[in-house]
Amino acid sequence: MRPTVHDIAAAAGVSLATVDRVLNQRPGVRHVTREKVETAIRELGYVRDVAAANLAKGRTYPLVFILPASDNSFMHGLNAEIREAVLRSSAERTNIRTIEVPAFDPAALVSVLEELSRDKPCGIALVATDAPDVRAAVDRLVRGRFPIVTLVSDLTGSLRHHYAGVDNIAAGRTAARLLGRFLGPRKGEIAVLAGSMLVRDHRERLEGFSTVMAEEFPHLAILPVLEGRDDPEVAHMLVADALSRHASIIGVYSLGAGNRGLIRALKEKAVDRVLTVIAHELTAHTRAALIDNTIDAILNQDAGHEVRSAIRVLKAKADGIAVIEAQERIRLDIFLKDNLP
Amino acid sequence: MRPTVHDIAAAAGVSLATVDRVLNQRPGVRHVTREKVETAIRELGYVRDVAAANLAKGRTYPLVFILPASDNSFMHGLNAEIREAVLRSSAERTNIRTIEVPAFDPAALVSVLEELSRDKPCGIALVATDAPDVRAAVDRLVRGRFPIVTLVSDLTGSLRHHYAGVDNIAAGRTAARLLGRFLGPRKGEIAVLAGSMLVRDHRERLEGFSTVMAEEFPHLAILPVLEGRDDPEVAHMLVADALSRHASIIGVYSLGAGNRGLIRALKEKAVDRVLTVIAHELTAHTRAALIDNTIDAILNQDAGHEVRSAIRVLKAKADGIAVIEAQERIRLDIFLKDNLP
DNA sequence: GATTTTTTGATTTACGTACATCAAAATTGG
DNA sequence: CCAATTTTGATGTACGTAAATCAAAAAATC
Repeated sequence: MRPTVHDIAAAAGVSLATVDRVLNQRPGVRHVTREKVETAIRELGYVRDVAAANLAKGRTYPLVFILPASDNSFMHGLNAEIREAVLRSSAERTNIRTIEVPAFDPAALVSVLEELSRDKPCGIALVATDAPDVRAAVDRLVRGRFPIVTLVSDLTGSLRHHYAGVDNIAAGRTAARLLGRFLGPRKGEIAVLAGSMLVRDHRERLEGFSTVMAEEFPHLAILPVLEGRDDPEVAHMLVADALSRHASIIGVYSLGAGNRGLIRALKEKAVDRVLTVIAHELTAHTRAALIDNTIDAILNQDAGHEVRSAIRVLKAKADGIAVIEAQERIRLDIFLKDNLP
Repeated sequence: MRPTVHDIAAAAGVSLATVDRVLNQRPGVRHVTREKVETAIRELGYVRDVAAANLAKGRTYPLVFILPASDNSFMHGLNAEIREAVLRSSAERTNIRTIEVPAFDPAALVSVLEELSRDKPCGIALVATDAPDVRAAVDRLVRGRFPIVTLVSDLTGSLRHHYAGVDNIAAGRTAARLLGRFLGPRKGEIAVLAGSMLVRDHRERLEGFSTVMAEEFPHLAILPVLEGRDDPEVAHMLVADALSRHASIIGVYSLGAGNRGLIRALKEKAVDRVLTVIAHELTAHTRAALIDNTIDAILNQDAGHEVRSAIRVLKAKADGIAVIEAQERIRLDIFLKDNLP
């Protein structure tokens, strides 16, 4: 049987009230007494029963999710997963609020973060826009003892407690190797479609991709990046144009959203050509394209896992308890048409 | 605020004791009264607070894990993950016991399952050996109201509540496509190294592999399967021999354990040849081989996820509550040297 | 040594549920 | 209609912790 506060009190030779004062860092305990209690806690291996404590406290976990107001499948999926989490709120004692901010707008994000500290959430998850102001705002909140995790896109160099997302450099590298291996010794050009080079995750994917391409597949030439703004229409136009102008394109890497446009362009312009295509994010559209061989592989991050992981980590940080690191690693899914879920 | 038993009592116009009798299916409640209470529960959307209930009951979850006594890296890893889970026992209210049975021995497994029902565990996880007797024993336990999940290797056609493992047919198919795509238009022979065709997961992987190979890469010929019994020594001998005798082997698929032997054989016999190799299970050995280009891709199932998932599912079944399906899907990890964890 | 201040103990209530007991009420059988 | 039986209510204790109150004891101050 695990020890209880009563056991601690008995072992330390103090009353229950004193143990409580030590455990909940209430004032009015002499230094020596506090030490006695802490020794007993250590020696008996006491750990607070979080379930019982939460019951007694009537504790809930007010959490805030801050998301960019982007109109693409991935963000819709992320939103849906958060709504799923809201449905589980009562069982998980969470109280989740979602705030949408204009995409790619550091100032807007900062002002939301500033206001946030007033209504005292016990945890904050945000899709970070990579800017110094945002970093500073996050650091201020961390110093103010708010647990913070970045979601999907990280804020390296900041004090955020955790990042619930994939390693985007590794994702880019993986895409490069898959594309290089699939193409074999053929020479040709590679088109890269991104959302925006202003977002960190896209920059990192490109970085990883370019590195491996240059190192290991120098016979493949990367064309200048097409910035589709995660918008299907723009993506369609850019890709269609590139395919018309470069007859030697043999591979495409789409590292952002807006794949609907890409797929349409491929079907219109590349019917007679053998293209190898790798895209990010599994959606209804990319899934269909994978099955009909328009796309050869999809790299994916599971939005559901990211949301659930963010919640688990925030709760744990709020309670000051440890997380299972391996469980919270967000994995890069690689889907071929054979292992679709 | 979520409703409590008090709210139910008030809404149904009965006493707390009666609500309790209904909730815990105790006798002594008239049919009409029971209906009234059940209506109130439905209308208020009451759900029992599992944490509070467990506290009151002093509930623990005695779980049993039944594993084959196989001496390979994967099983060692699985064991290690179970030990990790044991360390979390007090926080998770679990009480985990591990039983080892001789591998590939249905009779031994059955007799362990038979004895099990006596000490009343609230859940059982087993690495199933695929045999009719085992299926029958599992079905008996399920009928006896024991929650049961299969781990790593499934028992299709049985009544087990859940399978915590990967889709092995999909794994085999994925391996085939990766190999086929990596090899390109080259013609040649493919060596397949398995553990034993008596284990379901290996049979399924081979099935998936062969299907896709025949359908999509007919220019690649699969050699007769080498059965390495998951033993590094045997695997080494078989692979070395095959490489000596078949100069036209251009690809290898290792779908079982014992990869240490495979890797040694490759390094000895294939220095001058360009082989494409795909193996299962990420271990220290396969990881090193992936990094030094001896292996091109590793398919993996995360033993930690499997164990944690099995525990979550068993606890949920014991409490009669729902699981988050998407969370419990065990994914097939595909590792290239770029996305190693 | 008396007084103030700080520290500690004892005790109670609460969280939401489980479970047991005993009395009261309602229902059933004869 | 009475007795036997079933159903229901009222009440208390427990689980492990939080949080509050008030009294008692100890320490610090003068």
